[in-house]
Amino acid sequence: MESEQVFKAVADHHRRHLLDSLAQADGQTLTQLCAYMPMSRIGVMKHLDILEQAGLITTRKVGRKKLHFLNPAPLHSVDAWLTGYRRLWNERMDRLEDLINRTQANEQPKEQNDAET
Amino acid sequence: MESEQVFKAVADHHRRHLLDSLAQADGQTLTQLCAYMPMSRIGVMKHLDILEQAGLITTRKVGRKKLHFLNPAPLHSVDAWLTGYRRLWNERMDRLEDLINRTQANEQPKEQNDAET
DNA sequence: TTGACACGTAACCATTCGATTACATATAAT
DNA sequence: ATTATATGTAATCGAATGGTTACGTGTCAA
Repeated sequence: MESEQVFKAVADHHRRHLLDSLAQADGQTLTQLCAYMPMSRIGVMKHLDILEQAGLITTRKVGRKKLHFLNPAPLHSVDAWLTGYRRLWNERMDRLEDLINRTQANEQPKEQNDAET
Repeated sequence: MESEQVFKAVADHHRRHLLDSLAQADGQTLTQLCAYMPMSRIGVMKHLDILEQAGLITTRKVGRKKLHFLNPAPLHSVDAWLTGYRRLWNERMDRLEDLINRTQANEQPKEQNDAET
């Protein structure tokens, strides 16, 4: 499970949505997961395949049903990469705060855009 | 700057490498950044365009040079998404630890594979 | 055993991606 | 003024992505 696969798997909002759905209710079947997705069953299957390749889900076949289980562990590699940047954007936020404070000390500020959510 | 763009921008290891390079030395020119990249200058330009579209870098033209600056702020949206999963994988790690402890209490463990780094 | 249900496989198609070569433009240096 | 440097634009190309339809297989229920 290369971390590159994890990044790519998570880059698609449909796949993130699938993970979110499993985080909410683990062990869902394919058809259950399809309910959340604006595409054909085959489309969902392909996305699930990619998630499984990345190690983000595991599956178990029970009768004619295929159950899907979330495995968040590989997300750790994404988190690890981000770690180096958390410090950076905190520094910038601090500097921005300083700037705001200094600006407020002198004049009336108009409006301050925050980072997007 | 949609968060989807940020996820996609960061999904490519070349682009992550560019960001890492800027994190180490901010304000590099295109040709400087090319040194790190196993592709043509145009290839690098395109990657930088994608990063700029995602808001992850800003640029300033100085004479014939174009300087590139890291803006880690949009990474916050990735971090925010991950937050929900950090709890999950900690829970699993805890359970794994429990399992290991219980196993060690009974028998001699052979080898324990950790999550990949 | 027949049919409905859940999933799998194959073939296909349009679009995007990742990279290239070739050429153009703007600025710095001599 | 000429040349070298730094970047920009356009056209092209193969491969990967993201989705589809059509058909096949296995399992449960009546």
